[in-house]
Amino acid sequence: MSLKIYNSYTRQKELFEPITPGHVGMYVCGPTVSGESHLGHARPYITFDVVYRYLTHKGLKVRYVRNITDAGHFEEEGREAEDKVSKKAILEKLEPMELVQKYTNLFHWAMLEFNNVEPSIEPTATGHIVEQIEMIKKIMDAGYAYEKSGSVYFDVKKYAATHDYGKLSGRVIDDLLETTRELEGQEEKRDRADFALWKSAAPEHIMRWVSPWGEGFPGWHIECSAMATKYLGAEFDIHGGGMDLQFPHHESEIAQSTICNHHAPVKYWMHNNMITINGKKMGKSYNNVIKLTEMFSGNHPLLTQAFHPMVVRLFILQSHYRSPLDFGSEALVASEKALKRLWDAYEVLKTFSQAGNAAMDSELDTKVLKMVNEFEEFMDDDFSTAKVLANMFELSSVINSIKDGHVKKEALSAATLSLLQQQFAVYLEDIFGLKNISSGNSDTFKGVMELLIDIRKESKLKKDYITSDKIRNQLTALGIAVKDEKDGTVSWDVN
RNA sequence: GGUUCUGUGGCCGAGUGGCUAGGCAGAGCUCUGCAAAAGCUCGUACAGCAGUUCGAAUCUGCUCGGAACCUCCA
Repeated sequence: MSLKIYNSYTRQKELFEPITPGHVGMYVCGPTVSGESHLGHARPYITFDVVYRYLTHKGLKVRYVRNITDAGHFEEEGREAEDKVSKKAILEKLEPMELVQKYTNLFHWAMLEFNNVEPSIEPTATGHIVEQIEMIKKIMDAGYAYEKSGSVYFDVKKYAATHDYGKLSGRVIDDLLETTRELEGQEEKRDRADFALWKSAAPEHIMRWVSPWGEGFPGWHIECSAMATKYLGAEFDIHGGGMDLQFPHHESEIAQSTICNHHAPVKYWMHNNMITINGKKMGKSYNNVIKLTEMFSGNHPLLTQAFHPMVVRLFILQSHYRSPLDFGSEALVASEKALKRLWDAYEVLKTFSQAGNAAMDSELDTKVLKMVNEFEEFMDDDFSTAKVLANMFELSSVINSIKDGHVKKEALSAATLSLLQQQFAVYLEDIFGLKNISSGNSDTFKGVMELLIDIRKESKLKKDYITSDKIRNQLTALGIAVKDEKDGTVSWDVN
């Protein structure tokens, strides 16, 4: 295993060594299902889907846990406690759980569209209230939390005295304690930096549970700690999420779990960067979100057209997950064409039969071999999907050259060709999770197309170009491209 | 204000000391009845200034942009 992962906690690439050989525990922060997912949300789920697929490809047995946050949290700390879920439920005249169900379903639909593998376990916050209460009790027993008016707060100052609070997010504890910002409702806390583990519910709160401290609901960060501990243990391998969750969410998770389990919870922290629009992070508060439903339908002022989920997937994989990625219709269009190019070459590659044993063009053979072997090398280097794709595009040129006869198939050795075919399929489909997006794959449709192409071929032989062009032009108008190949065959595809 | 990150050709993006990814768009050529597709070739980019070095997009400093977090947030 020579996989290197950039660990946000240590700020460097580290050799990945599973805690339990052969097994990997991975936790990824899932969606808050009080609203629709947008393009920005797609990034972590696609990124970590590829991480999951790659680890599995490496022969590791991965337990992938991704939560559903279906219990409302605060709109803003210290302010009038507004349960996000219950608030919107009233506006939309829906039961809270009805709303949660609706957006959960929509989320699952989007994940399916993206061809994301389902997590091993997808626990809900509301389904783990008991575990969360138990965890809070342990933290209180350890002396790192205190109760005030039915709410429970984590004592950050005390924790920071003996632990490195702020290491993950690069925060300085003294700065946190001296925030000048004035917020209401802070008086319950002993210190500004303290965060809620349990919050007492105001009478208007619909979502509420009985606890040792009265009726209320869990704090912002405890659910992930509780569920990760339950399903992955006191220490697990990978915790993923967006960079914006580093503080306070993940920092607090570390503190809670460390006190409760007497061990730092995570070995490798992974954070994906943001998707931006005109350089600004896509987010509710910026009012610049493009929902996934809008993305797929093209129904948004910033979109020039609809974009297939696979196009979005490729778009995301063409950059490194730790770099910001700027959205633009033009960039998506480029990805759409790139996907077609890649897939066309892949289809051609699949049709190649074995050539001679020895490579006629050893230089090319070596080059191809190198590029194919780099797939793994690049992925092992902190999941450099963009570099693997770059190689695939270069290989596409080679494949097309062979198809067009510019390069003889015998240029490559049988072993190289076979490896190329195999690895292309593995990386494109199994690891990157990409799929063909052209429609018209039914047998009936193919039969009709064969008939038309046959008729056209006959008219061409008779030099009846009026008929042959009529067929091609009308098919083109229908969005079906007909291409006369070098070898006399005719290919077509639907866009 | 504090902390951290970042600035690459028309657009999106790899790239961390020498070997100038890749995709899209653009130009030319080849193939073709024409077309489409494909192949080949081309533009020769690294915010600015100064420094380190035989050599910097890549390291250091400064200047100017931009961003994230510090409050729910992927």
